Amino acid sequence: MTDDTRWLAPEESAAWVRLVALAELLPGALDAQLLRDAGLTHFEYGALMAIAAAPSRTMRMTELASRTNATLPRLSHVAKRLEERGLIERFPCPEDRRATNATITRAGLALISEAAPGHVETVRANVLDALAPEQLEQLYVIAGAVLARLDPDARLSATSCQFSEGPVDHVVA
Amino acid sequence: MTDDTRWLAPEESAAWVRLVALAELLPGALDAQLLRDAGLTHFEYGALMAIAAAPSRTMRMTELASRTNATLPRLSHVAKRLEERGLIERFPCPEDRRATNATITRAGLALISEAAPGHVETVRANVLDALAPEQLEQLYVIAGAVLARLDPDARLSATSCQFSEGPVDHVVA
DNA sequence: CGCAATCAGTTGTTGCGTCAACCAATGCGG
DNA sequence: CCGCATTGGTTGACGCAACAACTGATTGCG
Repeated sequence: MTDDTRWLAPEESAAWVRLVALAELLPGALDAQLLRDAGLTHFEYGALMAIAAAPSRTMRMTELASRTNATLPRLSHVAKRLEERGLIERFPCPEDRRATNATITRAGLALISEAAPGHVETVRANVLDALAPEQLEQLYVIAGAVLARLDPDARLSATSCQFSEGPVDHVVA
Repeated sequence: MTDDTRWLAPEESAAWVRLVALAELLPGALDAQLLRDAGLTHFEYGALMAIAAAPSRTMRMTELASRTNATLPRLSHVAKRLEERGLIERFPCPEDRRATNATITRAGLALISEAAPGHVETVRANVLDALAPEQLEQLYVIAGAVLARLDPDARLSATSCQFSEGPVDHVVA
Protein backbone atom coordinates (compact mmCIF):
# COMPACT_ATOMS: atom_id res chain seq x y z
CA MET A 1 0.00 0.00 0.00
CA THR A 2 2.30 2.73 -1.22
CA ASP A 3 0.95 6.22 -0.77
CA ASP A 4 2.26 8.64 -3.34
CA THR A 5 -0.03 11.46 -2.27
CA ARG A 6 1.75 14.76 -1.93
CA TRP A 7 0.33 15.88 1.41
CA LEU A 8 0.21 19.54 2.16
CA ALA A 9 3.24 21.24 3.65
CA PRO A 10 2.55 23.37 6.74
CA GLU A 11 2.61 26.64 4.79
CA GLU A 12 0.29 25.18 2.21
CA SER A 13 -2.08 23.85 4.80
CA ALA A 14 -2.14 27.13 6.71
CA ALA A 15 -2.96 29.19 3.64
CA TRP A 16 -5.52 26.66 2.47
CA VAL A 17 -7.34 26.54 5.78
CA ARG A 18 -7.67 30.29 5.78
CA LEU A 19 -8.87 30.40 2.20
CA VAL A 20 -11.51 27.80 2.93
CA ALA A 21 -12.65 29.66 6.02
CA LEU A 22 -12.87 32.82 3.96
CA ALA A 23 -14.90 31.15 1.23
CA GLU A 24 -17.16 29.73 3.89
CA LEU A 25 -17.84 32.95 5.77
CA LEU A 26 -17.95 35.56 3.02
CA PRO A 27 -21.21 34.51 1.33
CA GLY A 28 -23.02 34.41 4.63
CA ALA A 29 -21.84 37.88 5.58
CA LEU A 30 -22.94 39.33 2.25
CA ASP A 31 -26.30 37.60 2.33
CA ALA A 32 -26.97 38.65 5.89
CA GLN A 33 -26.48 42.36 5.25
CA LEU A 34 -28.37 42.49 1.98
CA LEU A 35 -31.20 40.36 3.26
CA ARG A 36 -31.56 42.50 6.35
CA ASP A 37 -31.36 45.87 4.61
CA ALA A 38 -32.94 45.19 1.23
CA GLY A 39 -34.63 41.81 1.38
CA LEU A 40 -32.33 40.48 -1.32
CA THR A 41 -29.87 37.63 -1.34
CA HIS A 42 -26.45 38.41 -2.69
CA PHE A 43 -27.30 36.30 -5.69
CA GLU A 44 -30.46 38.26 -6.40
CA TYR A 45 -28.58 41.50 -5.94
CA GLY A 46 -25.92 40.39 -8.40
CA ALA A 47 -28.52 39.30 -10.92
CA LEU A 48 -30.34 42.63 -10.73
CA MET A 49 -27.04 44.47 -11.04
CA ALA A 50 -26.12 42.43 -14.10
CA ILE A 51 -29.40 43.24 -15.80
CA ALA A 52 -29.12 46.90 -14.88
CA ALA A 53 -25.64 47.08 -16.36
CA ALA A 54 -26.69 45.44 -19.63
CA PRO A 55 -27.44 47.45 -22.76
CA SER A 56 -31.07 48.58 -22.62
CA ARG A 57 -31.19 46.97 -19.18
CA THR A 58 -32.19 43.69 -20.73
CA MET A 59 -30.51 40.33 -20.76
CA ARG A 60 -31.17 36.82 -21.96
CA MET A 61 -31.81 34.24 -19.29
CA THR A 62 -29.04 31.99 -20.52
CA GLU A 63 -26.45 34.73 -20.51
CA LEU A 64 -27.56 35.89 -17.11
CA ALA A 65 -27.27 32.35 -15.80
CA SER A 66 -23.77 32.07 -17.15
CA ARG A 67 -22.65 35.36 -15.67
CA THR A 68 -24.07 34.63 -12.26
CA ASN A 69 -22.83 31.05 -12.14
CA ALA A 70 -26.36 29.73 -11.87
CA THR A 71 -27.99 26.73 -13.48
CA LEU A 72 -30.85 27.62 -15.77
CA PRO A 73 -33.46 26.02 -13.53
CA ARG A 74 -32.20 27.99 -10.57
CA LEU A 75 -32.29 31.24 -12.48
CA SER A 76 -35.77 30.47 -13.71
CA HIS A 77 -37.04 30.06 -10.16
CA VAL A 78 -35.27 33.20 -8.97
CA ALA A 79 -36.59 35.21 -11.92
CA LYS A 80 -40.08 34.03 -11.18
CA ARG A 81 -39.86 35.30 -7.63
CA LEU A 82 -38.28 38.59 -8.68
CA GLU A 83 -41.01 39.05 -11.26
CA GLU A 84 -43.71 38.39 -8.68
CA ARG A 85 -42.12 41.10 -6.55
CA GLY A 86 -42.24 43.48 -9.50
CA LEU A 87 -38.48 43.89 -9.68
CA ILE A 88 -38.02 42.46 -13.16
CA GLU A 89 -40.18 41.61 -16.15
CA ARG A 90 -39.82 38.75 -18.58
CA PHE A 91 -40.94 38.67 -22.18
CA PRO A 92 -40.18 36.40 -25.12
CA CYS A 93 -37.27 37.40 -27.29
CA PRO A 94 -38.47 38.58 -30.71
CA GLU A 95 -35.46 37.25 -32.61
CA ASP A 96 -35.40 33.79 -31.09
CA ARG A 97 -38.74 32.68 -29.81
CA ARG A 98 -37.21 30.02 -27.65
CA ALA A 99 -35.44 32.66 -25.61
CA THR A 100 -36.67 34.88 -22.80
CA ASN A 101 -35.44 38.37 -22.02
CA ALA A 102 -35.43 39.82 -18.55
CA THR A 103 -35.64 43.54 -17.91
CA ILE A 104 -35.28 45.33 -14.62
CA THR A 105 -38.20 47.54 -13.66
CA ARG A 106 -38.15 51.00 -12.09
CA ALA A 107 -38.88 49.38 -8.77
CA GLY A 108 -35.95 47.04 -9.27
CA LEU A 109 -33.64 49.91 -10.10
CA ALA A 110 -34.85 51.82 -7.09
CA LEU A 111 -34.24 48.84 -4.85
CA ILE A 112 -30.67 48.23 -5.93
CA SER A 113 -29.98 51.94 -5.80
CA GLU A 114 -31.05 51.91 -2.19
CA ALA A 115 -29.20 48.70 -1.44
CA ALA A 116 -25.90 49.55 -3.10
CA PRO A 117 -24.44 51.95 -0.51
CA GLY A 118 -24.99 49.56 2.35
CA HIS A 119 -23.56 46.69 0.36
CA VAL A 120 -20.46 48.65 -0.60
CA GLU A 121 -20.05 49.63 3.01
CA THR A 122 -20.17 45.96 4.00
CA VAL A 123 -17.59 45.08 1.40
CA ARG A 124 -15.28 47.77 2.71
CA ALA A 125 -15.81 46.90 6.33
CA ASN A 126 -15.25 43.19 5.89
CA VAL A 127 -12.61 43.06 3.20
CA LEU A 128 -11.20 46.10 1.46
CA ASP A 129 -10.45 48.17 4.53
CA ALA A 130 -8.44 45.28 5.91
CA LEU A 131 -6.03 45.34 2.99
CA ALA A 132 -3.21 47.64 1.97
CA PRO A 133 -3.11 48.78 -1.67
CA GLU A 134 -0.34 46.33 -2.49
CA GLN A 135 -2.33 43.52 -0.92
CA LEU A 136 -5.27 44.48 -3.10
CA GLU A 137 -3.05 44.03 -6.10
CA GLN A 138 -1.75 40.71 -4.79
CA LEU A 139 -5.28 39.52 -4.18
CA TYR A 140 -6.21 40.47 -7.71
CA VAL A 141 -3.35 38.45 -9.14
CA ILE A 142 -3.81 35.47 -6.85
CA ALA A 143 -7.55 35.23 -7.39
CA GLY A 144 -6.95 35.57 -11.10
CA ALA A 145 -4.55 32.65 -11.09
CA VAL A 146 -6.98 30.45 -9.19
CA LEU A 147 -9.93 31.48 -11.33
CA ALA A 148 -7.98 30.46 -14.40
CA ARG A 149 -8.32 26.93 -13.00
CA LEU A 150 -11.80 27.10 -11.53
CA ASP A 151 -13.38 29.15 -14.31
CA PRO A 152 -11.33 28.62 -17.47
CA ASP A 153 -13.91 30.29 -19.70
CA ALA A 154 -14.06 33.34 -17.42
CA ARG A 155 -17.85 33.06 -17.35
CA LEU A 156 -17.93 34.98 -14.13
CA SER A 157 -15.54 37.95 -14.14
CA ALA A 158 -16.90 38.91 -17.55
CA THR A 159 -16.17 42.30 -19.06
CA SER A 160 -19.14 44.20 -17.67
CA CYS A 161 -18.83 42.68 -14.26
CA GLN A 162 -22.16 41.54 -12.91
CA PHE A 163 -21.22 42.34 -9.35
CA SER A 164 -20.30 45.87 -10.29
CA GLU A 165 -20.11 48.12 -7.30
CA GLY A 166 -20.48 51.49 -8.94
CA PRO A 167 -23.37 53.87 -8.48
CA VAL A 168 -26.45 52.97 -10.45
CA ASP A 169 -27.72 56.51 -10.85
CA HIS A 170 -26.87 56.65 -14.51
CA VAL A 171 -29.36 53.95 -15.22
CA VAL A 172 -31.96 55.44 -12.95
CA ALA A 173 -31.71 58.93 -14.34
CA MET B 1 -29.80 63.96 -2.13
CA THR B 2 -26.13 63.96 -1.26
CA ASP B 3 -24.42 60.64 -1.70
CA ASP B 4 -21.43 60.23 0.54
CA THR B 5 -20.88 56.60 -0.35
CA ARG B 6 -17.29 55.80 -1.13
CA TRP B 7 -17.79 53.82 -4.30
CA LEU B 8 -15.19 51.28 -5.27
CA ALA B 9 -12.18 52.40 -7.25
CA PRO B 10 -11.39 50.33 -10.35
CA GLU B 11 -8.59 48.39 -8.63
CA GLU B 12 -10.85 47.71 -5.69
CA SER B 13 -13.71 46.61 -7.87
CA ALA B 14 -11.50 44.35 -9.95
CA ALA B 15 -10.06 42.58 -6.92
CA TRP B 16 -13.45 42.32 -5.28
CA VAL B 17 -15.13 40.83 -8.32
CA ARG B 18 -12.49 38.15 -8.49
CA LEU B 19 -12.70 37.39 -4.82
CA VAL B 20 -16.45 37.01 -5.02
CA ALA B 21 -16.15 34.75 -8.04
CA LEU B 22 -13.62 32.67 -6.17
CA ALA B 23 -15.82 32.37 -3.10
CA GLU B 24 -18.69 31.38 -5.34
CA LEU B 25 -16.89 28.69 -7.31
CA LEU B 26 -14.61 27.10 -4.74
CA PRO B 27 -17.24 25.40 -2.56
CA GLY B 28 -18.89 23.90 -5.60
CA ALA B 29 -15.64 22.49 -6.90
CA LEU B 30 -14.79 20.92 -3.56
CA ASP B 31 -18.26 19.48 -3.10
CA ALA B 32 -18.34 18.09 -6.60
CA GLN B 33 -15.14 16.11 -6.26
CA LEU B 34 -15.82 14.77 -2.78
CA LEU B 35 -19.41 13.93 -3.57
CA ARG B 36 -18.41 12.09 -6.69
CA ASP B 37 -15.51 10.16 -5.20
CA ALA B 38 -16.61 9.60 -1.61
CA GLY B 39 -20.28 10.51 -1.35
CA LEU B 40 -19.45 13.28 1.11
CA THR B 41 -20.04 17.00 0.97
CA HIS B 42 -17.07 19.17 1.83
CA PHE B 43 -18.83 20.09 5.04
CA GLU B 44 -19.28 16.45 6.03
CA TYR B 45 -15.68 15.74 5.14
CA GLY B 46 -14.54 18.63 7.31
CA ALA B 47 -16.69 17.52 10.20
CA LEU B 48 -15.38 13.97 10.04
CA MET B 49 -11.82 15.29 9.83
CA ALA B 50 -12.40 17.49 12.86
CA ILE B 51 -13.69 14.58 14.91
CA ALA B 52 -10.86 12.37 13.74
CA ALA B 53 -8.32 14.97 14.79
CA ALA B 54 -9.80 15.43 18.24
CA PRO B 55 -8.39 13.69 21.33
CA SER B 56 -9.90 10.22 21.58
CA ARG B 57 -11.60 10.99 18.26
CA THR B 58 -14.53 12.46 20.13
CA MET B 59 -15.98 15.94 20.16
CA ARG B 60 -18.91 17.79 21.65
CA MET B 61 -21.59 18.84 19.22
CA THR B 62 -21.33 22.47 20.22
CA GLU B 63 -17.60 22.62 19.72
CA LEU B 64 -17.88 20.82 16.41
CA ALA B 65 -20.52 23.28 15.29
CA SER B 66 -18.29 26.19 16.20
CA ARG B 67 -15.28 24.77 14.41
CA THR B 68 -17.16 23.99 11.25
CA ASN B 69 -19.10 27.25 11.18
CA ALA B 70 -22.38 25.42 11.42
CA THR B 71 -25.47 26.26 13.40
CA LEU B 72 -26.38 23.66 15.96
CA PRO B 73 -29.54 22.57 14.16
CA ARG B 74 -27.61 22.10 10.96
CA LEU B 75 -24.98 20.02 12.66
CA SER B 76 -27.66 17.97 14.35
CA HIS B 77 -29.23 17.10 11.00
CA VAL B 78 -25.88 16.30 9.45
CA ALA B 79 -24.86 14.17 12.42
CA LYS B 80 -28.08 12.24 12.18
CA ARG B 81 -27.37 11.39 8.56
CA LEU B 82 -23.76 10.50 9.24
CA GLU B 83 -24.87 8.27 12.09
CA GLU B 84 -27.42 6.52 9.91
CA ARG B 85 -24.62 5.83 7.46
CA GLY B 86 -22.53 4.37 10.25
CA LEU B 87 -19.78 6.95 9.95
CA ILE B 88 -20.13 8.42 13.41
CA GLU B 89 -21.79 7.54 16.69
CA ARG B 90 -23.44 9.82 19.20
CA PHE B 91 -23.78 9.24 22.91
CA PRO B 92 -24.63 11.45 25.86
CA CYS B 93 -21.73 13.11 27.60
CA PRO B 94 -21.18 11.63 31.09
CA GLU B 95 -20.03 14.87 32.69
CA ASP B 96 -22.82 17.06 31.37
CA ARG B 97 -25.92 15.13 30.58
CA ARG B 98 -27.27 17.87 28.38
CA ALA B 99 -24.37 17.47 26.01
CA THR B 100 -23.80 14.95 23.23
CA ASN B 101 -20.48 13.57 22.10
CA ALA B 102 -19.79 12.44 18.57
CA THR B 103 -17.20 9.79 17.75
CA ILE B 104 -16.01 8.71 14.36
CA THR B 105 -16.35 5.01 13.65
CA ARG B 106 -13.89 2.71 11.93
CA ALA B 107 -16.00 3.00 8.81
CA GLY B 108 -15.83 6.77 9.04
CA LEU B 109 -12.08 6.72 9.42
CA ALA B 110 -11.78 4.37 6.50
CA LEU B 111 -13.91 6.63 4.36
CA ILE B 112 -11.94 9.80 5.01
CA SER B 113 -8.70 7.91 4.59
CA GLU B 114 -9.87 6.91 1.16
CA ALA B 115 -11.20 10.33 0.36
CA ALA B 116 -8.24 12.39 1.52
CA PRO B 117 -5.81 11.79 -1.37
CA GLY B 118 -8.33 12.75 -4.00
CA HIS B 119 -9.34 15.80 -2.05
CA VAL B 120 -5.76 16.95 -1.62
CA GLU B 121 -5.22 16.42 -5.30
CA THR B 122 -8.20 18.63 -6.06
CA VAL B 123 -6.91 21.33 -3.77
CA ARG B 124 -3.56 21.26 -5.52
CA ALA B 125 -5.03 21.22 -9.00
CA ASN B 126 -7.44 24.07 -8.40
CA VAL B 127 -5.51 26.31 -6.07
CA LEU B 128 -2.09 25.52 -4.73
CA ASP B 129 -0.42 24.58 -7.99
CA ALA B 130 -1.53 27.90 -9.44
CA LEU B 131 0.41 29.87 -6.86
CA ALA B 132 4.08 30.61 -6.37
CA PRO B 133 5.50 30.17 -2.86
CA GLU B 134 5.48 33.91 -2.24
CA GLN B 135 1.89 34.10 -3.36
CA LEU B 136 1.03 31.37 -0.90
CA GLU B 137 2.49 33.54 1.82
CA GLN B 138 0.61 36.59 0.55
CA LEU B 139 -2.62 34.64 0.47
CA TYR B 140 -2.03 33.52 4.03
CA VAL B 141 -1.57 37.11 5.21
CA ILE B 142 -4.44 38.54 3.18
CA ALA B 143 -6.91 35.87 4.21
CA GLY B 144 -5.79 36.33 7.79
CA ALA B 145 -6.50 40.06 7.64
CA VAL B 146 -9.96 39.48 6.21
CA LEU B 147 -10.75 36.70 8.66
CA ALA B 148 -9.92 39.05 11.50
CA ARG B 149 -13.00 40.96 10.39
CA LEU B 150 -15.25 38.10 9.38
CA ASP B 151 -14.33 35.75 12.19
CA PRO B 152 -13.03 37.85 15.07
CA ASP B 153 -13.08 34.96 17.52
CA ALA B 154 -11.15 32.74 15.11
CA ARG B 155 -13.73 30.02 15.57
CA LEU B 156 -12.78 28.48 12.28
CA SER B 157 -9.01 28.40 11.86
CA ALA B 158 -8.72 26.93 15.33
CA THR B 159 -5.51 25.29 16.50
CA SER B 160 -6.18 21.75 15.34
CA CYS B 161 -7.56 22.83 12.03
CA GLN B 162 -10.69 20.95 11.14
CA PHE B 163 -9.90 20.95 7.47
CA SER B 164 -6.53 19.43 8.10
CA GLU B 165 -5.09 17.93 4.99
CA GLY B 166 -2.57 15.58 6.49
CA PRO B 167 -2.69 11.81 6.28
CA VAL B 168 -5.09 10.20 8.69
CA ASP B 169 -3.18 6.96 9.02
CA HIS B 170 -2.05 7.72 12.52
CA VAL B 171 -5.61 7.61 13.71
CA VAL B 172 -6.45 4.58 11.67
CA ALA B 173 -3.48 2.56 12.76
C1' DC C 1 -39.23 19.27 -47.51
C1' DG C 2 -39.16 16.53 -43.45
C1' DC C 3 -37.31 14.58 -39.56
C1' DA C 4 -33.80 14.25 -35.97
C1' DA C 5 -30.99 16.56 -32.81
C1' DT C 6 -30.20 20.49 -30.17
C1' DC C 7 -31.26 24.60 -27.66
C1' DA C 8 -33.93 27.79 -24.29
C1' DG C 9 -36.75 27.67 -20.57
C1' DT C 10 -40.15 25.98 -17.29
C1' DT C 11 -41.97 22.77 -13.94
C1' DG C 12 -41.97 19.06 -10.32
C1' DT C 13 -39.42 16.39 -6.97
C1' DT C 14 -35.86 15.64 -3.65
C1' DG C 15 -32.39 17.08 -0.30
C1' DC C 16 -30.21 20.34 2.61
C1' DG C 17 -30.00 24.75 5.68
C1' DT C 18 -32.46 28.09 8.53
C1' DC C 19 -35.66 29.48 11.76
C1' DA C 20 -38.70 28.83 15.60
C1' DA C 21 -40.32 25.92 19.03
C1' DC C 22 -39.40 22.56 22.18
C1' DC C 23 -37.32 19.39 26.00
C1' DA C 24 -33.92 18.32 29.32
C1' DA C 25 -30.18 19.47 32.35
C1' DT C 26 -27.45 22.91 34.77
C1' DG C 27 -26.55 26.56 37.85
C1' DC C 28 -27.41 30.59 40.25
C1' DG C 29 -29.84 33.94 43.32
C1' DG C 30 -32.99 34.06 47.00
C1' DC D 1 -33.29 23.92 48.64
C1' DC D 2 -36.53 26.15 45.17
C1' DG D 3 -37.57 28.97 41.11
C1' DC D 4 -36.09 30.61 36.93
C1' DA D 5 -33.02 31.90 33.47
C1' DT D 6 -29.44 29.76 30.61
C1' DT D 7 -27.18 26.18 28.07
C1' DG D 8 -27.02 21.92 24.93
C1' DG D 9 -29.36 19.63 21.74
C1' DT D 10 -33.22 17.80 18.85
C1' DT D 11 -37.28 18.15 15.99
C1' DG D 12 -40.56 20.00 12.47
C1' DA D 13 -41.88 23.36 8.96
C1' DC D 14 -40.57 26.26 5.37
C1' DG D 15 -37.50 28.18 1.56
C1' DC D 16 -34.09 27.65 -1.79
C1' DA D 17 -30.89 24.93 -5.06
C1' DA D 18 -29.88 20.70 -7.77
C1' DC D 19 -31.45 17.22 -10.82
C1' DA D 20 -34.53 15.18 -14.08
C1' DA D 21 -38.18 15.39 -17.17
C1' DC D 22 -40.78 17.93 -20.29
C1' DT D 23 -42.50 21.61 -23.85
C1' DG D 24 -41.74 24.39 -27.65
C1' DA D 25 -38.65 26.56 -31.06
C1' DT D 26 -34.67 26.20 -34.09
C1' DT D 27 -31.02 24.20 -36.70
C1' DG D 28 -28.98 20.83 -39.63
C1' DC D 29 -28.93 17.27 -42.79
C1' DG D 30 -30.49 13.87 -45.98
